[in-house]
Amino acid sequence: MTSRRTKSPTESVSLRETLISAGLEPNLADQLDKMPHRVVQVEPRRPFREPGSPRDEVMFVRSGILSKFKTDASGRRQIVALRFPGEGILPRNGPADYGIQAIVRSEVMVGKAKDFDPIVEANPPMQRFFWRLVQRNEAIGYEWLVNCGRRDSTARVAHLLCETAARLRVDEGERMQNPFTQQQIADITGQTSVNVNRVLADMERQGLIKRKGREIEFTDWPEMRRVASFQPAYLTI
Amino acid sequence: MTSRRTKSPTESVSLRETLISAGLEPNLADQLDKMPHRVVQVEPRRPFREPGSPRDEVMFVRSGILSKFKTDASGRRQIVALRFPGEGILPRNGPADYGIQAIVRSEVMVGKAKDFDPIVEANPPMQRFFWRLVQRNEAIGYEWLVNCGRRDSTARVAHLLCETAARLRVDEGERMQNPFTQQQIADITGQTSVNVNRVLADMERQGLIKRKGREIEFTDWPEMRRVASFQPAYLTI
DNA sequence: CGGTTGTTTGAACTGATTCAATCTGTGTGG
DNA sequence: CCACACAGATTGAATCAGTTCAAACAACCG
Repeated sequence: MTSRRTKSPTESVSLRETLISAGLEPNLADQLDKMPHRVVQVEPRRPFREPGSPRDEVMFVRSGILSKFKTDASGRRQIVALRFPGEGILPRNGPADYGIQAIVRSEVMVGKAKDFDPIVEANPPMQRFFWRLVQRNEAIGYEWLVNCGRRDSTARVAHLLCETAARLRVDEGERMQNPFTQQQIADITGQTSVNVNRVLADMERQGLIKRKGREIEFTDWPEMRRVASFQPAYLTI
Repeated sequence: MTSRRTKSPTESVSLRETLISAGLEPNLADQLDKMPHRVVQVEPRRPFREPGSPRDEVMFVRSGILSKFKTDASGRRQIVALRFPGEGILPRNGPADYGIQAIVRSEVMVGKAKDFDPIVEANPPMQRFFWRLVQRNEAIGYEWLVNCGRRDSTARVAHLLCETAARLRVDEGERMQNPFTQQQIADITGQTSVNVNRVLADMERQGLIKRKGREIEFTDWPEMRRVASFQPAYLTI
């Protein structure tokens, strides 16, 4: 599996650490860490939460990547959001119309809304923290809409790769263990896996990336950013 | 202008009324109504808030429609969210990467974040209200992603029209004053105005709608919903 | 009336999908 | 160690949806 590589996205750290590195103050992170919860191993591309199921849970990703997805009437899947380590999925009233699946094998902390909500409600700084996270997710969603609506297929894939590198905190020029199958890239960027394949091959031909299996090396990061028109400001609230 | 028709989307009601009809309890609506604010007339397609400007304001739409938009590197515009009467745009820390423009002439209540934030922070029921609104906006954003990523151009336009009718509370079979220019529909659905024109003409030819100027009549609502694969559940949290 | 904004139409072109087949890598059981 | 199964990646050919460019037309307004 992909879970035992150095610097892999699926490397496991404590929730406390991941939350702190997401910007939460240590004493608040402790409170969440002490909340009753269990840690679940989620296998990729297996149903984890179905669309329409109730969402009286909080989830935080400890390692790996979760995706929220919806399915069109014709059965075509669209991934509408990703959650990287330290990020979470907050509870909502009533069922959610999206399902949840893992992109790669993931460790997820799952707690109950009734344990989570009071902690947040009693705690203005924590409210502000989650408020910021929600705004960041909103900004990412808007950027994805621009991606799907206005960029050509190469730029869409390039943008996803840039965003992923940024969210995984891969340093410029460093190699990245690409967590996505080509089908998943297609499901995120609104294309077919066939075309994603061609786009990736093109990008390699043009010297933007090198590929070894799933591993991707950005051989021309500035050009990559340009092709993707990637402005990472939206990721840092 | 379009602002003096009966049952027009731009019909003006008090903010208190619009918030109450959006689900806020009357006493809470009063508090927001009494907050220091000014009411601004916003002309369509004129710059109102530029991308990158600070967002230390709350806005509530009293009449008309506001849009959030982003612009791609190549200058193509994508509208990423709409705000109908009773809906609002909440303040955020730091600048927003989206701009704001009106779709039609709109009346907007504008208040300061420093007046708004304390009211909400001191008021758990109001927190919950805004939390629900944010979740609804999130759900709409996800639906838009499915729209742009997975549906063909006809379904995209049809879905937008269905959603708009629902958010304007137009009754089934009733006529709707379509608030959008074809260019705006293109900016929302990620197409060109040329293609939107053809799609609308097609839909009329197929007997889904009738058009008189900007007015649209849904002559076959069930079929329209089917074509759009429109499931309005996501609009009602 | 002239200026502006929005709609409509045509023709040529391009990018992406679809369908189908093949290839590759990895893990599993005999 | 080999045979097999399976998931994912790759390629080709035909087709089609949507864009682009350009031009004409309509409505409205000061």
